Amino acid sequence: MERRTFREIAADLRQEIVDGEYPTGSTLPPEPELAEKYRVSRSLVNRAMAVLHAEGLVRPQRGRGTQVTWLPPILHTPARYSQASHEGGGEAFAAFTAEIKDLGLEPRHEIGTEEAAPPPGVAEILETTDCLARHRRLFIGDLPVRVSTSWFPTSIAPARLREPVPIRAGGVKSVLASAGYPQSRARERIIMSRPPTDEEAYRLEISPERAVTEITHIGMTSEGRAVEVTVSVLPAHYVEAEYEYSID
Amino acid sequence: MERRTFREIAADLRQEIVDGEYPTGSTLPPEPELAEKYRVSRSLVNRAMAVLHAEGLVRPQRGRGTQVTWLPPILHTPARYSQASHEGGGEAFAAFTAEIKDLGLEPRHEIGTEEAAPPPGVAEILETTDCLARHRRLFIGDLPVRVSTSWFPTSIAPARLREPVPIRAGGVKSVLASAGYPQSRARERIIMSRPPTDEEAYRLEISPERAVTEITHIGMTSEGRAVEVTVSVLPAHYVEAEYEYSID
DNA sequence: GAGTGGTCTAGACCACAGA
DNA sequence: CTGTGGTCTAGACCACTCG
Repeated sequence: MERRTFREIAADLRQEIVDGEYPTGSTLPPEPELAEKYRVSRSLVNRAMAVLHAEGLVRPQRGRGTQVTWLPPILHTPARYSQASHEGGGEAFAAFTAEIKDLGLEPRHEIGTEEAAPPPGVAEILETTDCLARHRRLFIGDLPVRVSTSWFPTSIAPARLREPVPIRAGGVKSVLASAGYPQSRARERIIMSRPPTDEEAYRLEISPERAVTEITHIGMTSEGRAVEVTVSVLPAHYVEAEYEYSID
Repeated sequence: MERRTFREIAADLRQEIVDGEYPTGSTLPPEPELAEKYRVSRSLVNRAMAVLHAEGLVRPQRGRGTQVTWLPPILHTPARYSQASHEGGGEAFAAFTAEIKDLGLEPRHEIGTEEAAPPPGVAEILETTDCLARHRRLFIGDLPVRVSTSWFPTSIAPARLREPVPIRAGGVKSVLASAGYPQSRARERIIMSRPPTDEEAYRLEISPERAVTEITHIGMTSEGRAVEVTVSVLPAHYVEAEYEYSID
């Protein structure tokens, strides 16, 4: 094995990962060993790892080795699933769960709620700073893949939303509908790729060099009142999206 | 000046760039000079530059120095502008032009056309391999910011679309409408972040480590026939998008 | 030819995980 | 404690641009 540049080494490892020689969840050989295999310095292997890390294929961890984290992207199709199991607005992530289990992996989540003032942009949309926040963090196995916060005006948020437990059977949207705030339109704003904040990097367990995607979902009633804002942040390579709309 | 880590050096330069101390288009001090300023090795400055490059703030060029390429993201709002000047489907990039000129920069574009077989995914959508392709490359100043290819079935493509010149006054959509193929719905599929192909990296003048966003736009008639597919590829940090849709 | 960034090496020290 | 990845240095050579 005589690869010479960090790109070639990265390409070689990338190929072995997608070919399944190093399956997701497994640990790569240590850098000194790879350095010997490719007959290069460890610095170079480390640089190749940085490339694969930025692409989301691996997660190097000091003291523990480099774990393979490759996952196929999750398709975000809000319009198609909006009623039953919309991910950004609702909380019934049945689709997410099913998709992950199909890969033989285990989905998990953490949920926490609090009353707090939302960031200014969200407060402006909801026209209040008096909000209920639902924070979620989704995992695949032990790998965090998404953090999101949903904001609701306290004045309209039913008690059920305050409980830090998953909401099944139609999700948050149906709970709000039962409370008299059915949603009929939604708007989504996407930042395709930006550096994570320090907190996001910590919560997603990624380095500050890994780009994230931010999706802001706004759920509105037929009168145009915004009743829910959800901000989701994901490592950028984990998402694809599909939208459909009519042309006047 | 005594910054110590590559992240701190990158943060420092990033701040100076967004503050306008190094305006877009200007050239940063050479790496040896920055190394002296921060009292670190050139290797470290080089690594900090790699971070800024991945974020899209700078473009290092061997022999020529490191150029500042910071630009605010361009907002992609297909639903809002679909009629007059849709960027993905139409070709009237009036909005693009206006936005750039507001920044005091000069937009440019290259256009080429050919008859060719589209990639399999596109052929499937259009239900033919007999297509007209319009290739575009957009620049801001001397900086390529987008490459895109629009595919039309040869059987329905008016002669005007074969000419490698910009199409004003309503764009490609209105040309197709005049030919009897008015579009009433559109679907867009987004890959938020992926490594560029070698050709994309070459045409966008970016390193293979810079992620790109791919937006596939499908324009359909009211009968659901796809009459136009446009695939756009942009450096990932140059885009934000906004979609609006109704919830059944 | 002088100066630029691109890459690689050899070695060093560090923080951290786990036995 | 050993082994892991994270970082930094000093120096080298290269390919490239420009005068």
